[in-house]
Amino acid sequence: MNTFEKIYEVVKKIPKGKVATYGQVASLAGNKRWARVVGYALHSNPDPQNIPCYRVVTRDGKPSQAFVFGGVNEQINLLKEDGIEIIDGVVDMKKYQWDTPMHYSFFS
DNA sequence: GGTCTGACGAAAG
DNA sequence: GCTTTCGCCAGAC
Repeated sequence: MNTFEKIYEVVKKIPKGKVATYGQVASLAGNKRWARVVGYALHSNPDPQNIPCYRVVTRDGKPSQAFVFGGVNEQINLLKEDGIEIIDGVVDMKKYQWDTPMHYSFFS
């Protein structure tokens, strides 16, 4: 399993109603330093239907600037559909961040 | 086929 | 506490 596939597996496992940060996904995928790669992996996004990239946000709980794939509102709307509250385009990470232990890895 | 660059993030200065 | 640097991988040039 290559790096991208690991990342995709993690992203696909983000539960509904939760969001995860790039760094968190990277960490879960095996190495937190992959944050950048996570972003690029999502950029490739070979399987948008199974890869909810809108649930992946920066550590601030905001979608990245370059995220706009039709308007940031679209992502916000999708997140709200999951029951996630968006305040001024920012997710309340305390409430909605995927509560997975940072040390845990799907691919130990 | 080597180099540059990009949806990030954390540590160092 | 803000700015800079480095780490990581894949695709474009």
